[in-house]
Amino acid sequence: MFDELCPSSLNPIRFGDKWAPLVIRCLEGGPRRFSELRVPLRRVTPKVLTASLRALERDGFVERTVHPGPLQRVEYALTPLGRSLLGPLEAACAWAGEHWDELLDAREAYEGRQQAG
Amino acid sequence: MFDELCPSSLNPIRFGDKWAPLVIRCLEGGPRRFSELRVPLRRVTPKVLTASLRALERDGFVERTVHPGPLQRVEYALTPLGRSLLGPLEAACAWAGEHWDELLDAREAYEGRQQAG
DNA sequence: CGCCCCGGTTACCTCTCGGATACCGGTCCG
DNA sequence: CGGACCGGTATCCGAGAGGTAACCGGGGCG
Repeated sequence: MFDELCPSSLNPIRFGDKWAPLVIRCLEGGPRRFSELRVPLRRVTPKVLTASLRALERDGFVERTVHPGPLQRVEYALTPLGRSLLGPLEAACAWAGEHWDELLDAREAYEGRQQAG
Repeated sequence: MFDELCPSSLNPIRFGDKWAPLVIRCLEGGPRRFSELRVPLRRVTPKVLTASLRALERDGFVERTVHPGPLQRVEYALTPLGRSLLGPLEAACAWAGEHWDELLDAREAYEGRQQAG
C-alpha cells in the first residue's frame, strides 16, 4: 500500500519547512525583496529565512532574481509551480480557521483526562 | 502581519508529524487496530506509530477505544474532526499527483546549476 | 507449562531543524 | 573617509524528532 517512499510521506505535501507556508503567503501579492520579507517575518532570523528561500528555490517554487546595476536588488517571486501551491495551502488555512478551536478544546480535554488518570 | 503565533506557523496546517498523513489515510476506510496499521506502515516502528497516534488522539483527530472482554482489541477511528482533515489532505495529495514531476525536474535543474557554478 | 500474539514501553543514539549571535563584502551617501 | 543599508554567511548550540533494538505484561492456546 504505502510500501515505497510515498510522495505524501515527504515534505512537499506538508508545504516545506516550518516557515515556508508563511513565506509563500508573503509572496502571494507579488515579488518581494529579502528585507521586505524580514518585516512580516521578523521572528525569523536571516539564516533561517535564507535556508527556507533556498529550499523553495531548489524545488522550483520561488525564483530568485538579482537586479543588477547601481542599487542592486534581490527579488523573490513565486513561480507558476509555486502559485499552484496556493490552492492546497488555502484549503489548509481555511481548515485551520474553521476547526482551530475544536483542536484546542480537544487538547485541553485530553490534558484534563491525563491528569485525572 | 504575522506578528503573533499565527496558526499556520504551527503544525496542524502541516497535517501533524511525519507519519500522520499516512495514518489518517489508513483510517479513512474505517476503524483499524494497531497491528492492522502496522501492515501498510511497515516502515514505521511501533514506538513512532504510537507517538503519532497519541498526538492525533490528543488533538482530537482519532479516537482510541479498547474493546474489553476476552480477545481485547484496541481500535483507532477518525473522529468527525479528523474526517474534516480529509478535504485539505486530499487537496495536498492531488497537488502532489499533478506537480510532483515538475518538482523533481526543478530539483534536478537546480543541482545542475549548482555544479555548473 | 511453554509459546505466541497483541499492544505497546523503555533505553539509547543520531541527526536535523531551528534559534542566537556575530560577522562580512559591496554599495551608496554625506 | 565614516557610517548605514543590503543580502546575506559563519559558528555554535540545544531541543526534539525520529530510528534501533530490546523488552514486557496480559491473554489465549496446545
